[in-house]
Amino acid sequence: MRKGRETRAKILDAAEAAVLAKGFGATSIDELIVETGITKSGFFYHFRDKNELAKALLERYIENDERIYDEIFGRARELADDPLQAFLIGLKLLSELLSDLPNGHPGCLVATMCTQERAFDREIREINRQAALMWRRRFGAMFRDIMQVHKPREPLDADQLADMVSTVLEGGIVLSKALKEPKSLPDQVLVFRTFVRLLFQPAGQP
Amino acid sequence: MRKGRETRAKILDAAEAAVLAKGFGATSIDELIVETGITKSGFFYHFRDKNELAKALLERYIENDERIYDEIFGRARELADDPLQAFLIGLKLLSELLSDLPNGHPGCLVATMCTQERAFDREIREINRQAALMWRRRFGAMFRDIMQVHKPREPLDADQLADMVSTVLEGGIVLSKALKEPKSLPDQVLVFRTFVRLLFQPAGQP
DNA sequence: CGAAAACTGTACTGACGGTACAGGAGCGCA
DNA sequence: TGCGCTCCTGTACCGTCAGTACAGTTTTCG
Repeated sequence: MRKGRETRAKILDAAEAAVLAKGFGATSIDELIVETGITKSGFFYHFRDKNELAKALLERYIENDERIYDEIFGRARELADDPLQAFLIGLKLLSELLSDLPNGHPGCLVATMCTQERAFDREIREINRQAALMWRRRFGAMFRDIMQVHKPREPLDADQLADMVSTVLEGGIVLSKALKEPKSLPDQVLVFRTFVRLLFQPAGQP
Repeated sequence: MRKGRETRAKILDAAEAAVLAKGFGATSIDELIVETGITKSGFFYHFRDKNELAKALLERYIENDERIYDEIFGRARELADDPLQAFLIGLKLLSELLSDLPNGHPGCLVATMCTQERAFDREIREINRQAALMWRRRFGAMFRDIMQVHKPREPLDADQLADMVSTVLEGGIVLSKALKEPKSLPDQVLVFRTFVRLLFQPAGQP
């Protein structure tokens, strides 16, 4: 009864490692069943097709992502009362975490699945959309908190600012991969951090 | 003698349309040869393998991309003497151009090929890197020009600012695709534009 | 013990990328 | 006129991969 979930997890572990190493399309089911020590029939007992594997992988990835954000910005919130300071600390922590990844960010699954090298099904696209909306809600709430205390020097929409966080992260991942410079991603986060600081800094202050 | 290039272009046209519609992996050679009215042998006469097709497609895409940037920021430069104003106008024009795409941005090939759903070869990764470096040089020069006239309110590296342009574009594409909101991309460009304006606006000015 | 869950084994299909190779049409040139 | 080159066609074949079908077996839990 429980062994099923174990095997499923083992497949997902092998899949995650392979997908992050060489991409989803280049990861074959045959290779996963060898790794997992299972048969092909066994694989298809757990996943109807490769799309469902992608779905499970994506859901897992997003869950983990959310957990990391909870941790980082929760910790930041403990370190500062002011929501702006907390957010700035959170971005700093995030940048440091991204710097510490030895080979750079392994790549966002949400991005890989919506830059659609392969044709993924509607369910996956919907999960992707929900993930992006969750990011918007999370960071949008933070910006609204900030705006209740600090007047922005320019009128900007909280949701668009929230989207900017996702944009910088996703774009930074793409750029650092294209450039083969892992440092670009944390650097871009810090540039964005400077922009946010600038936006809510009272006029005339250094 | 010249007919070869014609056929090659026809293949690339068919490939570009198909790839932008459903992704590179989902585009089969068989389908391209039907579209082009050529045989499989004919296809492999022009392209050693699918990787070389990707390469040709990518080179074409980047060339076109550069042309668009030349046009937009060239036009912007005509409209304003001040490099900051010119850059801000350029971003506005870019945002408008992105708004006018009926189905949203079709997706950046550089991004699809470095979020590596499939394993692309080194040559392609190098072309990708060169493209990102060209963007950095282009926008880096603009920011250096701006900095010779305007003092930034915060000390930021011109190259990192230049990378931010690529980041916002690539990230915006990913986000607008994930959200299924084409407007997000031009919106993000405008948010970035506000940040740039803020950065070079003299302290104390509204 | 019995039933359901969790597989194994075998055999097969169709799509796809790719190879090999022989040959032919059309064109420019000496 | 014929040689050679570019630009293909045609045919046959291969390995990999996702996926199907389905019968049978082991494992696990109540």
